[in-house]
Order: sequence, then C-alpha cells, then structure tokens
Amino acid sequence: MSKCEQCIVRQFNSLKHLSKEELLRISACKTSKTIKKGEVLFSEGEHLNGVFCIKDGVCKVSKMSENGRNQIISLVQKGNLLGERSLVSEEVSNLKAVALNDMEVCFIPKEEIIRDLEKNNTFTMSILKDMATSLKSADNLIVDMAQKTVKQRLAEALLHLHTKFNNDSEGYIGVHLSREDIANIIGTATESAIRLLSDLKKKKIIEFHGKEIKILDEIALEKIAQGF
Amino acid sequence: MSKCEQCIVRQFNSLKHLSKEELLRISACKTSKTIKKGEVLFSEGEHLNGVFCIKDGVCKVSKMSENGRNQIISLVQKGNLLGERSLVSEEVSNLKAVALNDMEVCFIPKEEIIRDLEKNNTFTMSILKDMATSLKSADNLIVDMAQKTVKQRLAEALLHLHTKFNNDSEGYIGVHLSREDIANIIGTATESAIRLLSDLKKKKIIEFHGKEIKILDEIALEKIAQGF
DNA sequence: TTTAAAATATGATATTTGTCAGCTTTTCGA
DNA sequence: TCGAAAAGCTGACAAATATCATATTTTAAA
Repeated sequence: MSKCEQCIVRQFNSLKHLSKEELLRISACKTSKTIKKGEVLFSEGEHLNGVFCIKDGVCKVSKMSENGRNQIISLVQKGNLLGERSLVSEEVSNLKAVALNDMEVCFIPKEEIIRDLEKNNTFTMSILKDMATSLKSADNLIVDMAQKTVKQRLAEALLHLHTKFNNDSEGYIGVHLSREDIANIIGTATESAIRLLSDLKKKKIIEFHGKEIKILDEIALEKIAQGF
Repeated sequence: MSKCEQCIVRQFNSLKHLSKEELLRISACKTSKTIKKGEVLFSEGEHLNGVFCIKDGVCKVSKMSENGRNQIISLVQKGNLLGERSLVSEEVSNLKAVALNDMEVCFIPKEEIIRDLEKNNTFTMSILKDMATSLKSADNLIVDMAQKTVKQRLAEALLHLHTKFNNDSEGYIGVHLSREDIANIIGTATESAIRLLSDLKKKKIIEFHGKEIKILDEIALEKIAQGF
C-alpha cells in the first residue's frame, strides 16, 4: 500500500492541506483500486461513504433523466477528488461514475476523513472552496443548457474538452469519447451530435479520425459558442 | 438595529449554529435593508463581500446567457442565506438577484462572518451542507434543462413552485411571477411559456387569473413532467 | 481470422420551439 | 382618471431538433 504523503496527486486537491499525521492515518485506511475502462465506480442510488482520489485516468459523472436518457454532468480526471458531497450527506448518490479509460484511484472511507473535516479547518475550507467552484460551473451549465442551441453547446463542449484535456502532442483532445458520450454531454440525440460534428469537420473547424478529435479553428468555435 | 439572537429567521439557516457571542458581533456589524419589489440586491460582476439573510420576501437569482437571455437559476425566500459563495471566493458574482416582492434583508459583511467560518466548525459544516444541497439540485436542474422538453420543464417548475411557495389558503402559488419570469425559469421564449400555460388551463390542469396560479390536477402535472 | 454486435453516418420526416407581427388587457404614473 | 407603456395573448411561419430507417464502418468476441 503506497503512502499518501509521497503521492504527487495529492498536491492537486484538498488533501494537500492535511498534516503528516493526518496523511498517515488516511494512508492506513484507504484502498487503492485499478478500474478498467467502462467499469463503474459508483451508481445512482448507492451509498458512497467516502471519496475517491483519482491518481490516473478519467471518468464520466452522469445522471439518468426521467426520460430515460443519460446526462453527463462532468468529467473528473487525475488529481481530482470525487464524491466530496457524500462527506456531508447521508443520502444515496444521485450520480453515477464510469471510467472512460483505465484508472488508478484511492478510496478513502468517510468515517476516517470526516475526522479531518471536523478538526482541520484549512482542509474544510478547501473542500468548501471546491464546492463553491463546482456550484459556479454548475450554474453556468444550467444557463447554457437552458438557453443555448445544440450547436452552441457542442462548440462550447469541444472548447472545454480541448482546454481540460490538452495533453496530446498533436493537439488532439486527450480523452476518447464516443459520439453517444458527446451527445450526452451536450444533451442531445446521438444522431444530432454526429451531424453537427460532421458539419464542423466539413467547415474545417475541427478534424477527427474516429474518437481522435482536434480543434483546427478555435476562434470560429468560440464564435459558434457565442451564437454566431 | 434589531438583534440577530432574537431573530426567528436565523433558526432556518446556518446562522443557528453561531454562539451568543458570535451573534452579538454579527448583530453589531450587519445592516438591515428594505428592498422594494423589482429592486436589485446585487448584480453580475459586482463584488458581493458578504451574505444576505432574508427576513422576508422572495428574490430571483439569475444569470445572463451569451445569447442575451436571462436565466433564473433559483428563487430565494424568507429564512435563506444568499451569497454564501462570496465567503470563500474572491471573484465577482456571476449572478444577479432581484426582489420579486418587498423584502426585508440583513447584510452581513464577509470580513466579520469569515471569522466564524475559521473558528466555528459546526457553522462551517452547516454552510458546507448547504452548498452540497445546492450542488445536488443544480445537477438535477442541468439534467432537466438538457433532457426535458419545455412542456416537461414547465410542469416540473409549477410543481416545484407549488411545493416551495404553498402559503396561500386558496391553494394559489404564493409568489407572483410574470410570464417572462416563468419563461426564464424554464428556459424558453415568453410566448412559448404563455402558450403552454394556456394549454394547461384549457385542460383544467391548472387555473390562473393573471399572476395568481393554482394547480388543479397535481397527478396530471406529474405525468407531464415525466414525459407522458 | 471470421463474424456478429456495436458504433458511426446519412437521409427523410415529424415534432418542438423560436420568432415576428399584431392584437387585447392590465398596470401605473402624471 | 386618463393615456401610454408594459404585459399578456394568439396566429403564422421558420428554424432547430428528434425520431425512424437504413447503410456503412469499426470493434471485439468466438
């Protein structure tokens, strides 16, 4: 079992505010897991009872609508914590998390980390800031979903993916999403997503080969996102 | 200047976790305001630097989309805190708050209440829980906005308003919203909202006289919200 | 490797929703 | 109380999007 104190990933999230002693305790109780592409980290209706610290890989966090369609709320990647809300809620999860590629994660049980929440105020404040940030981007997403056209939302999503997963030397977006995933991010039918992607390709604004997508004309995409 | 300790409203939000001493300090620095219907509590781009505690009245919290249309994110009423996020963020507000009726509010400066966040962990945890709850409902709203039709969203919104503002003896929704406000809650054109409301009225599912709206057939509305 | 299943792609069409125009009713300030 | 402005309403039409059908390509399992 590796030690949290030596884990680089910790530097990228709220865990960096824990003391050596606190980290030792967390190290002792956490469980490391390898999660294969397509596997489920947790499901809707499940008691989460802890947080995941993502060491490597990306997962999609989604929720089923009453219409029976899946909406992807966010993509969570290396360095992030996942499931923070379970720490302050007794309710079951309303979200589902599925690995988009092979992942390395650590699971820290709620009962252990809750002690730090109660004693280490810097840590609590950091979690609070995280949630405030999530809340702000959730608000922005609500506005986009409610007010923008599918075309705008696709442009927006591509720009966002490009910024967030820009870890490919050739400029390709560093995460492989199916057309269905893309449709579920922007909240539309798969066919519509495919059509709009093809349009963007025809207009030389993006380029793709299967799931490898690259933005060619960022300015044009930004204009589309803004409604032009 | 009234004392927070004797204020009933405090019992309904995180301020209830403050000690007598803390409340005395807050009492001393807060400012009470009367805000008339239609007046702005704060605008997008403004430094908020504190929280509002709503003693009476309701306000709409909204954000402009890049398309130039206004999206109402939430309605905040008596007992609630408003602007909690400003406590842990240095950024300007991305939201705007406008009174829907005459309001009584207290404004507590950030620099005072931040002390309590740093020292009173029960208070911090309570704020954290609030944010977690907000985040959960924001997630649900994202899904609804992305996946549901305008008709479904209207039904949903009416049910939600009925539950949240059910303080009228005749069963009318206890807050007066213009047709434009309703459209801005569900993310559609005013004309579309008007048309769908008329439809529901024709089908005897709701009843309204101007801004007085009453639900007649809750079951039917629930079915519509679910897509039938 | 072969082959069935899944994913991607495209066309035709139906449905939903937005926009514009014109009208009526309500509200509110002079 | 009057009259203008705002809000509410309705119809006609255009644009956006979903749905269904079907073909093609890719993926993954036997």
